[in-house]
Amino acid sequence: MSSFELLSKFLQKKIWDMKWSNFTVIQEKAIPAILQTNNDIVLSAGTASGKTEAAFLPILTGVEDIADQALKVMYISPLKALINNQFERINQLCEYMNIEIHRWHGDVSQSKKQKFIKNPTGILQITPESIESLFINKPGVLPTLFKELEFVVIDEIHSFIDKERGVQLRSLLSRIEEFTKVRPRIIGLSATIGNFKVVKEWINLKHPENVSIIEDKSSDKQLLYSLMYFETEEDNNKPVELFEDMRDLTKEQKSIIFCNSRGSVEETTVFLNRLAKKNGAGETYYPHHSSIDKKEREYVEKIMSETKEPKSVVATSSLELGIDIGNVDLVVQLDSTYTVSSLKQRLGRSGRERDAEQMLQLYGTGKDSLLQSLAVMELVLDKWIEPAEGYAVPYNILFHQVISICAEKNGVTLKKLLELIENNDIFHSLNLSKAELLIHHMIQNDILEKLSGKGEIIVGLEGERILRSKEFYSVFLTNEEYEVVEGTRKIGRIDKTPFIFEGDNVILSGRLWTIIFLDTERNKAYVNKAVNGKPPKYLGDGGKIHKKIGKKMMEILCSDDNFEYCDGKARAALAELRRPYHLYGIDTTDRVMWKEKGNTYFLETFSSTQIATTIFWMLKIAGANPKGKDLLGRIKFEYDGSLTKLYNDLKNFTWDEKDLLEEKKKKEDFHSKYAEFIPQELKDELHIKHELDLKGTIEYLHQYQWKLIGL
DNA sequence: GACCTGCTGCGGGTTG
Repeated sequence: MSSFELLSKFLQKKIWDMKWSNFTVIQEKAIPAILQTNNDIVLSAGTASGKTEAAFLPILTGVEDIADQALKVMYISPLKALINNQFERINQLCEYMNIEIHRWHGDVSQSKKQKFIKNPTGILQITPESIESLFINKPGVLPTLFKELEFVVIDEIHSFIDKERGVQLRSLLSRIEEFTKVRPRIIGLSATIGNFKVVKEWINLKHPENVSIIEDKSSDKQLLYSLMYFETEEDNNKPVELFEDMRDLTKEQKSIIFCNSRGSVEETTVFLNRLAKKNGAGETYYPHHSSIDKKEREYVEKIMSETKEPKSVVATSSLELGIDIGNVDLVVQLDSTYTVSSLKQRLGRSGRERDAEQMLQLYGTGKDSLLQSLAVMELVLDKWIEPAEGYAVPYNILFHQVISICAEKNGVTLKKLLELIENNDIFHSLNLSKAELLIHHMIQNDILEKLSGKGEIIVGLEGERILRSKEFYSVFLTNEEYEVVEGTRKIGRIDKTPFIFEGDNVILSGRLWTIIFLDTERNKAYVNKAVNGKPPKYLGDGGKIHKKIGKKMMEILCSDDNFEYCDGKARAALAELRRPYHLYGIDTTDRVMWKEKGNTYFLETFSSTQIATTIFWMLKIAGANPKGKDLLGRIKFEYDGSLTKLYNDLKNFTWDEKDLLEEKKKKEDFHSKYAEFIPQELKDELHIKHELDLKGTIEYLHQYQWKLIGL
């Protein structure tokens, strides 16, 4: 039977109506996989390959008889905007069937939510945080709500797996299984995903062999790409020629220009609009990032998806996931992304029309950024992608879920609580005695309260304070911000840093403002229009790069490859970078220590961020004085003794992660929303697992030799 | 050198 014939009569009719002449590859494969097996499934294919329909056509066929009587399908999205985008798409498929589709997220009115709760049927589209809110605020309805649930569709599943948010979501799904007649099947959707082992275990820990991965590699479109170099001037300003080139390139093409920071988005937008104005064009470039007011962002998304003009949006990773902005001809990336998967996701935003090519213009504005751009691009061409790793030792999220469970159950014995933790797939691998330690710590600090009598545990007074805040529903950390307003009009937000003052001029939402009054109590910044300004400073985290990117950079430095897609200036800059490596006959298995002057050295680790961090603190304990470390993993340090001895100490010493951590903690803490509430021992373990890599570092030290070169 | 994501209930005012 063909895939088409497997579908219900109503959906066949709908497909005729929509005048589809054929299914995409992923749809052709997904239909029998969903209808003729009971497996969990990951659908992995490029953007615009019709993954949503690939999942929903067979799912709707499977549930249509009973979907008017109970909730059968839950669609989970990382973004509210994606829920709204997909609502129409799924609703359209349901036209001839009696299946209702309900949206549930923070912007949906209480009355709509009440209506759904009274008669929960069909399909529910929801965010992880809103599922959390169901457990906290409506525990009574959960057993009837989820009883008949058969399918859980997780969109952009890669955006969850390695994150705190993924631990929360997986925990909530395990908790839902308590109420369902059968374990619901999980269908994950993603464009970019690596390391299927971890993905399979995340989806189905008990039977990872029952997770089928369905890939369509042919949906990778033909790619046209080039890399240009514009050296940043001494005053640290980006050269005018860079923006002129960008303007030229985007004059006749609809584009997305990706920048790595919100400040850079603002600066680039203003510059490009100034150049466009000089050409007599109207407003052509629109900024898009998380600190621009939501209404303004939605306006930009609307303009971009409706316009036929060559307009461009300048964005951060805010436009990386599938928000609809119509077809785009060209993707521009200003300086390198931190990950290969991010670049891959971004270039997937062009050539959305079938058979159209993807076009990518990379710009490097400094030698380091050029090297990293090349390394990341080469890894895209090698078809490599960062493997999913999961989120290690999630005691912080366990803390959160223990409060949530106690609130949901309104009191639970210690024995039962430990049982729930052990049977929760995402916490299953944690040592149960550590979980018990955490619970006792929570009782001691009034987060939980142990009732006398049956010994039930409920949420304590301090726990109530955390639980009853609107912040509780999400597990990720956010910065404190000022809301920027002009009179009564919201412009956006700037981070609340000590470096911001009344009288400062800032660029926000592509326009210039003077701050006239800072209300530090209400966190509001009142502004007037200005004629000049600088991009605002936002507080960031600092990125992490995978060791494969470091390794690739070293390979590029040691090779002679001229990379056809580089322009002359990029090649000249690359030649300059390579000169010392060629001069000293350095090989890819070497790692160089450049002697700067006297007792000061530069060690180029060219590996992962975690390995560079580990070596940094090893140097400190071994008696050297490390001064600083950059993102390419160059460590500057002072040392008076013999470097051979230092090297051998690092390599042969029996290192203990705890010693390294004690040194590191004197300077840096572990940042996570609930880290401050968990026992020190558990917090240290989290810190070690996420920021250091001792095993990897020892391997690394045995794999590469240090080469000392005195300049 | 960083980016992104999410949430409720209630009091008070405004609009249909």
